[in-house]
Amino acid sequence: MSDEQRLKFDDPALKLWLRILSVTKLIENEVRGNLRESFKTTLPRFDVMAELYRYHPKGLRMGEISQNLMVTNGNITGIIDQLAKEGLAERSADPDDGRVFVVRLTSAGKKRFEKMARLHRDWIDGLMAGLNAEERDQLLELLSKLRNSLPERLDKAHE
Amino acid sequence: MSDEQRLKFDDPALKLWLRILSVTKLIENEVRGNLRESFKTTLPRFDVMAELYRYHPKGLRMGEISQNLMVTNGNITGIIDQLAKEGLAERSADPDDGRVFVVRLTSAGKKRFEKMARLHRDWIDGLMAGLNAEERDQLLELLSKLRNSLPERLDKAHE
DNA sequence: CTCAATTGCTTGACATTTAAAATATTTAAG
DNA sequence: CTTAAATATTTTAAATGTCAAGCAATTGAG
Repeated sequence: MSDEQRLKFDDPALKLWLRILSVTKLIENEVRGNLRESFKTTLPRFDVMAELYRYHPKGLRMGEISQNLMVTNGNITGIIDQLAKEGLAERSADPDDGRVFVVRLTSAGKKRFEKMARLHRDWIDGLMAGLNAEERDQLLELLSKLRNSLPERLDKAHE
Repeated sequence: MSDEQRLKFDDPALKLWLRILSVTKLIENEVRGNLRESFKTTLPRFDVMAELYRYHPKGLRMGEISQNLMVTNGNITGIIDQLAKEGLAERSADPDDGRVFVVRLTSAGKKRFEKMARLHRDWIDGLMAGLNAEERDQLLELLSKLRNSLPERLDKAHE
């Protein structure tokens, strides 16, 4: 009983998960601050624009965006509303399916994103510079293995 | 020009960062759903309780909680308000410094957390089961190296 | 065809989060 | 002592997020 009484935090899997979380938060917060200072924009908006940029000019359905970014549907509705109001993205009806909206960046949106993306890439390069190429590859490999081992059900995006 | 014109996403550091993010989100969403289904609670509440549990019985200041969890101050105020209302945590004034509140789990809070933590640990064990012990250690090692290489300024928590 | 089930998206209620301003207390310089 | 600066927390406003319910369009079993 006395060993079960006091919960420990030294389960190796748990420790690994907490380490993943802390690295993620540290970098995420840094990027969030940089986006705000350099471009007066937010991380979620940047993420959506990146997703749209990657798939322009074909565009993406609302549902594809939320699936790929792993957030809920209603969330994306609001962010696209904003981007649309700012003239950075636009919805267009799908001629084959009346329920679907296809979202694309406007040319202003593309131009804006390209400006942000170059700096963003530099930030990430800088933050990852503590690992050499081999370590980076190893880390990527291990994370890929972990991701691919997760229950299929979790991974609706896939890539 | 033609190579710069069309932005690429294949920068190795960027690819690694996106992989870290996707693994994090997949696991986080799974845990969030499990907490809701099994305990009708939320991930942020669980995180705060875990942090408090780890440091009971000494308790933590509001600011220590937000620093350790890497979220903003105002955020924690609301969550502690909730936990206090539910009788799971309590604030007490610091006799030496009138600005400070020290927060502790109540015994009900401790008991509740222990119940959740065991299941939570099992979920994480399950989600990490795709890696063997050696891979897990390697991954932890690489993430630690990455975290320690990040600018000091980012890491106010430290552990 | 017909209609129940499914799908894609939006809406609404509410919780979380950040960022910045406000409040209260302590510290420290003079 | 006085008072400006620093610190700890809360409050506020705006954005983001989940979840569930709702609506409209499509699908598919009969």
